[in-house]
Parts: sequence; structure tokens; C-alpha cells
Amino acid sequence: MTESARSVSEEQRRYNPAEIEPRWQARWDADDRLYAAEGHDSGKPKFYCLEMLPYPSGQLHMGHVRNYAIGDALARFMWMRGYNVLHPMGWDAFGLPAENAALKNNTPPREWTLGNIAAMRKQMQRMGLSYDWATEVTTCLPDYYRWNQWFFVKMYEKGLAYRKKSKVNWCPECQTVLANEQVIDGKCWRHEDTIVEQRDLTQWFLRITKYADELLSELVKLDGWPEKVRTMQRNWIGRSDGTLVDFAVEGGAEKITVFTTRVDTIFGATSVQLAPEHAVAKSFAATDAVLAGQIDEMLAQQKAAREAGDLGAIEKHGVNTGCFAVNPYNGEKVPIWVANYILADYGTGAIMSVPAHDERDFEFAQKYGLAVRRVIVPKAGTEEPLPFTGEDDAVLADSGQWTGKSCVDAQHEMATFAAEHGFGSATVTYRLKDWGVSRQRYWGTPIPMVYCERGHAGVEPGGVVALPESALPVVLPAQVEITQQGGSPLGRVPDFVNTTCPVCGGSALRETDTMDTFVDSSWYFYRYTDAKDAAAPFDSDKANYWFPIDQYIGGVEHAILHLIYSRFWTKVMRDLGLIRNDEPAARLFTQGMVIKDGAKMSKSKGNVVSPDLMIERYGADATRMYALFAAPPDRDLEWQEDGVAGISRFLGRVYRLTLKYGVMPAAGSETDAAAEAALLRTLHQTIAKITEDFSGRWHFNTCIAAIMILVNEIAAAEPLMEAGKISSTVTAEVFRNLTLMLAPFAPFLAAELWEVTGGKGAVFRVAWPVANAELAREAEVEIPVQSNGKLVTVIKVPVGSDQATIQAAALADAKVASRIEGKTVAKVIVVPGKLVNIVVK
RNA sequence: GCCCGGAUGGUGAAAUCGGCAGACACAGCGGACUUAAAAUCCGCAGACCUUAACCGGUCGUGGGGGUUCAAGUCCCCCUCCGGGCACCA
Repeated sequence: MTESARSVSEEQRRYNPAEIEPRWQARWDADDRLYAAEGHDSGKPKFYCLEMLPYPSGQLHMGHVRNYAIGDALARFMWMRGYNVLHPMGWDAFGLPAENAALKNNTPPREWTLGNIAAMRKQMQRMGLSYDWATEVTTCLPDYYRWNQWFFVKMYEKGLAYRKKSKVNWCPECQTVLANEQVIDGKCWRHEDTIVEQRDLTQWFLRITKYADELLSELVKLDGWPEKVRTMQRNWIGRSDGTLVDFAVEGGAEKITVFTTRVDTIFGATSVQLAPEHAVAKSFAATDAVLAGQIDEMLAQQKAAREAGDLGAIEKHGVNTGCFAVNPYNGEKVPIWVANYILADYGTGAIMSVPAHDERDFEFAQKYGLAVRRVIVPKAGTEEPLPFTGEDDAVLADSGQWTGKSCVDAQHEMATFAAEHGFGSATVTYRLKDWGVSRQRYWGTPIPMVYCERGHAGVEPGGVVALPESALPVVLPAQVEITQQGGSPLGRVPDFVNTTCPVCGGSALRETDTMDTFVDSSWYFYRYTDAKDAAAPFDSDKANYWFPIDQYIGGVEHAILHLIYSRFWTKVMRDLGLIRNDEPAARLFTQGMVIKDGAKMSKSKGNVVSPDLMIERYGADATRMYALFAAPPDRDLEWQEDGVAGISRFLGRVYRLTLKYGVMPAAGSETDAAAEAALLRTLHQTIAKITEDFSGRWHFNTCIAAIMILVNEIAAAEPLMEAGKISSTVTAEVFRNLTLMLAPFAPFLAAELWEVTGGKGAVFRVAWPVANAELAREAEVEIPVQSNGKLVTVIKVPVGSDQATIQAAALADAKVASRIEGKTVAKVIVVPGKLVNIVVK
């Protein structure tokens, strides 16, 4: 470096991200190995860092920016820590918006989607995100979705995919069926104002309930997941342990099976309540026109309430059928009612009503004057008002041979008794329902099934035939007219629909529904490990090396959609022998929302801030760094443009100082050893803080604050550096490590400064600095001195001073002396290194 | 109704184990530089009382109580905000 390099003009020292960032971006884009992961044999520990893949809407929003800024900082940090990092990105590219866009602008969905992907990929590159684009996954392309079809067939063969007619959720806006997980408060997850209708349709389902128990029990092992997400999944799965009990219908061959979690209260049952849809209710109605009318009225009322979006508003009511059921435990006859609050699709659609020990039953019994019979009493013998629902420290009364038993013991014994006498059994009920995956839409994965028209051995006419692997992929036809008329668009493409049966060669019709797009995102992260595989969804050895994902980062809105489906898919793949891991991700992080003026950014509120605009004004580094600085990552972040400007100013300071003193420091004869030690002390304290934070708390806001403190201190030492009082060894160490610490947060600037200060190679592959505890150590520590808990003064003592020394120093202080003068010192509390509190009277 | 979060200056926030509340920023105010402005740099800054000023004092982490030498942090009760589940038997 020559003297001329030192005399760079002020103008050249001005931080100009608009010049620096595109220059580096071009260099990075040209190097397709820059962010590539290494193989199993790299000798390094692996780290799979993953952010949830976006829907290619065509525009990154601030939520994406925040999500990717977090993941990118982590990936770069782990590279610098010597890990073999997999950091991929892809596109959740099927879905309804492409069809809507097609309707609106007459652009084919594929063209629209691929155009959006290209635009968003460019935005991501502009952000400086460290993705390995060689492993990019695009779910709407046949080389990906063919494996959706392959999995579907495998699941069909295993009985995990099946077709049935049932009540399903229909969104009139989407013109398709939705899964239960996609219905929120009776409304569509994509159309918050659209009430979901119930329709009877034949649909394909995936048997997620087969894994309900494992999905639930393994939640306790996911200690790297937020408790909130685990709780939400636990609630969603909704396991309920209970007993099935058969009540014989008096004077008929029918029986009513009820589900109860409190079989111990069954001697207090004074009626049986049926859902209006219940088969026994229907059979009574067949011979009772009045009852039939009342049941129809209930169903009509439910339908109306659902359409009004307010199911909770229906008042509970019921009708007495006039028939009786027999309680198998005591032979007692109880009336059978039909009630509008009994859910047909939970448990068995029938309950026993025990008014004395259930709040709802009590309320219902009061309304209709049904008998209330107490059969549970507190162990303590105290009189509890009814309804008494407690089961701990309570025992049975007037309950035959179980009288005096504890509730919990009785529940087990009575279930066993039922099983022994053939009228019931212990059982488990889940709220979770099988995953309905059929969609009456075009832009999705075709379901790889045909219906053989004539039928053949084992398949009746019109029966289901799964396509063999050789017939895959079933490619989505390109020329499809998208209209708003009902039914699957593929059904209007004769070339697609009409095919031949792969078994008998006769004519066959294709399934015209496509798969829920949540299928695509249920296993995409496995594909990243082997994105170009044409013979399999992925190579098992590769997946077993990389899985589980070490850190998954995304929004909490997927807590029960994507995150439960992908856990299910992982378990299915494990049982197919493709992978060894039971769970997809060891650690999950859900970042907070980005808000503006106190509200979530949305077009309708007009408070959307465009990342492009921020990058244009302040650069990608400042935009990303602000997203990490303004709040800890798990909290909501209020976007304030002035804050971005502040970060930009800060980066400008770093740039100016580094160019001035980091490139070629001024030479001087006498150095200031104390000032040098102080600089190095702050430097090493900063390294220690950031290193520790990355491995645990992820409070990047305080990491960046720590870097600011270091830079403020460097700036304060500017006169000393100018005068040559800080040796070049020290400035070199300070600026080198400052640059390395900036690399995860502001990669463009770090790359630039690394190069201009003579660093070799990519700054992201340089070893992360190691804090030197000796250099970081403070010589003295400030100890606040309190009197009765109120601050009096602050004294300085050498680090490591013992209690006696600190106490002596505190009592020797003039301010302290005047404060305690004339008072009695009752006690002196000394916490070494922390504080002194003198208790006086 | 049940289950999770959260509430700290004008604003975003910090205080990781019970030990100086408000680090670091933003906005603001004052100053330097400049013909001027921008940019940059330096300084002030929780509220209230007192003072000419310094000094000094009181209050202060949603509200009320408690434990403790000491509470934003622990315990009890309550309010408000956000999220999840909910005629689930």
C-alpha cells in the first residue's frame, strides 16, 4: 500500500451502497459454488439452515426480508464457525393466485408463476442472501410434483390415501374444497370474509389420524420448538381418553354407543342425547313424522347459523323421542333425546347426560326438567354445589360395586368391566381429522389415479386404479381454459380425462382433482438435499446425512398447517424406509410479524413498505440490518424508515473509519498503551457477546448494539489514531475483527471492507474470531453503593476484590460517610462484583 | 370458558442468575463546520419538585397487595392488548 492509498479523498470514502452492493452481487452471482454445501466427507459438522419457502407472488414483502435476514445471518455465522452448511431456497409455486392472475390478465398460470419466481430470485440476490441456487426447488414443475404423485401412490398402497364421501368444507370464493386446517372460525384461510359451506362430496383423504398418537407424544421431544407451537399442535390433535359404552334401545335391536371421558359418573346418567344426524335418531324419525320435522328443523337451523358465521349463537335445545335406552351398568331405563348441540362427527355422535357432574348437561336438565342425580362426592365429605365436575380427591356414591372408589380408579375398572361384559371398551378420541387433499382446481399436482370404466379382476366398473411408477408423472396439461364455473378445470380437458386403464388396457377416466398445495410443502426440504434426482424423490444417504433440519425459521401462521403436515409426511417416509429421522426439524424458530403504524402490513390498510424501495434508498445491508436491530426476532417489529436511515449512517461511519484507519494506519512513535488496551477490551467483549448470542438467545438487536458501542469507541479514539498513538497491530486487529463480525449482518459491506483492507478470499469463509478472555477482562469494576436500597454513589474497585476490601472501600467513601452519619449500621450486604447495600436505622 | 404470549421514556427497545431501570438507536433540542443548506461531528435529554445556576430531593417498568437488605425480574389478586382452542361429551 502506498501513501497515495492513504490519501483517498473524502468523496471516495463516502459510503455508497448503490455502488458497492451491485458490484458484489455480480461477483457472487457469477460464482455458483460460493454457497454450495460440501459432501458427507467434508470432515466438518453439518448444519442445515432453512427458511420456509415463499409463495411466488412476484414481490418480496418485509416479512420475507425479516425471515431471510435471520436465516442468512445464521447460515453465514455457521460457515464462519467451520460448519458444512446447507442453505437452500425454493418456491411453493402451485396455488390459486396463479389461476386468479390467469383470469385477470389472460396469462397462463405457469408463465405467470415462473415470471414471478425469476423476479423474486433477483430480489433475493439483490438482498445478498446466501442461497445455493443449484439446489433450487420449484414445486410446480413436473420433476418435483411427479414425486408428490409417487408418494400418493405409495400411500394408497399402504392404505394411507383413500377416497370417501363425506361432509367437506367448500369455499365458494376458491371454488374448491378445503382441509379442516384451512378453515379458521368457519371462514376460508385465504378469504377471511368468506363463510365456508358444508358439502357432501367424494374426496381423497390422507390418513394423518393413523399418526395422531405419535404426532402428539413426540411433541414433548421437540424441545427445540417454541412451546406455543407445541401447545397449538397439542390442542389441534385434541386427544381425549375415554370409554365407549353401548346402551341398548328398549324394544329394538339397535344400540346407541356413547363416548364419555367420565364413565365413573354413569350411575348419574339420566338421559341419552343424540346428534340430529345420528342413525338411531333417523330410524326413530322414519316412524315419527313430528320428530322427523323437529330434526329437520335443527339441521336447517345449524345450516343457517353456519352460513351466518355464528354457530355459537344457537341456543341449546332438544326433543324427547319418547324412546328409552338401557344403562348397561345398572339396567336403568333412561329417555333418549335428540339435541342440537351434539356433534355428529366427534366421538360417536351420542352422549350420556349426567346433569349432576357436567355443566352443560346440568344446564340442559334444568331447561327440560330432567332428573339430576349426584353420584360423585368429595373425599373430604364436604357438600359441593351441583354441578360438581371435580374428579381429583373425589369418590363415587350410589354407584353399585364401585361406590367409594376414587374417580380415576373407577374409570379404569369400569372400562375393563364393560370390555369383559361385551358392552364397551376404553378408547381414545382425537379432534384431528384425516387430511382432505382433493382440490377442484387446475394449478396443482394431478392426483395420479384413474377410474377403470369397465372394471377388471378386483376392480368394479368405475373403480379406482393407481397409476404405476412408469406412468408418472401425470403432467398437468398446458392448454386449459380457466373459468369461474364450478368443477375441476381438468374435467373440461377431454385429452386429459380420457385415458386407458394401466391394468386392463380398457378405457378409463382420470381423476380431475389436484392436490392441496400443502402436499408440496410437506417434504420439499428433503428434495433440497438431492434436487436433481430423476430416479427418486431424493437419495436416502444424502437425506440421512442432512436431516433433521438443524434450524427451521418461519412465521407462526404455519404452526398447525404446514408444520403438522410435514411432521406427518416425515413419519410416512420413515415408515417407507426412505429416511431414519422421526421428525423433520430439531429446532424451530417463529419470527414475529413486521408491522407498520401498529398494524400488520396489508394492501387494504395501505401501510405496506416495499423492500425494493428501502434497498434503493438505503441499500440491502441497511435494510436487513434494521430488520434485525429494531426488535428481538421473536417479537413483532414496527417498521420505521428513520431507523433504516440510522443504520445506513452507522454503516457509513464503519466504512469511513475502516478506509481511513484500517487500510494503512498513520505511523507514530509513541503509542498510548491504555487506549490500545481499552479498544482491544471492547473488541473482545463484543466478540464474546455475539458468539454467545448466536448459539442461544438470538437477540441480534443487542448484538448489533454491541457492534455500535465498539464503533463508537473506535470513533472516540480517532484523534489518537490520527496522531499515530494506536499501533498498526492494534488497528489491524480491531478493523479486521469488526469486518468479520459485520459479515453475518451486512454481507456486502463486510465483503468490500475485507477486500480493501487486504483480506484474502470470501469473508464468509474466514474463521469467526475467538474472544480472548484475558484481553476482554476489565481491570476495575464499578460497584454501586446503596443505603437502604437507594443509590448513594458508585465506587471503583479492582476486579476480583473480596468482600472485606469492597466493604472497606465503600465505608471509606465520603458520600457514604455523610449519608450514614449519626445512624446505626445494622447490616452491610456486599455482593462481590455487583453492589454494596448498607442497612442503617 | 380454558391454554399460551405481552404491557418499561415522545418512539423501537436494553437490563441473560433478585443487585445502578432506560444500554443501543430513532425522533427532538442545543452547538461546531458552511455564504447557506445537505452531509458530518460534538453535546443535552424519564417525570416532577427545588435552585439564578450548580447542588439536592421525590416519584417512576399496566394497577393493587406481598416476600426480600434489595423486585421490571419471585408470589397472590386484578385490568388491558395479541394469539390459539372451544356446545369436543
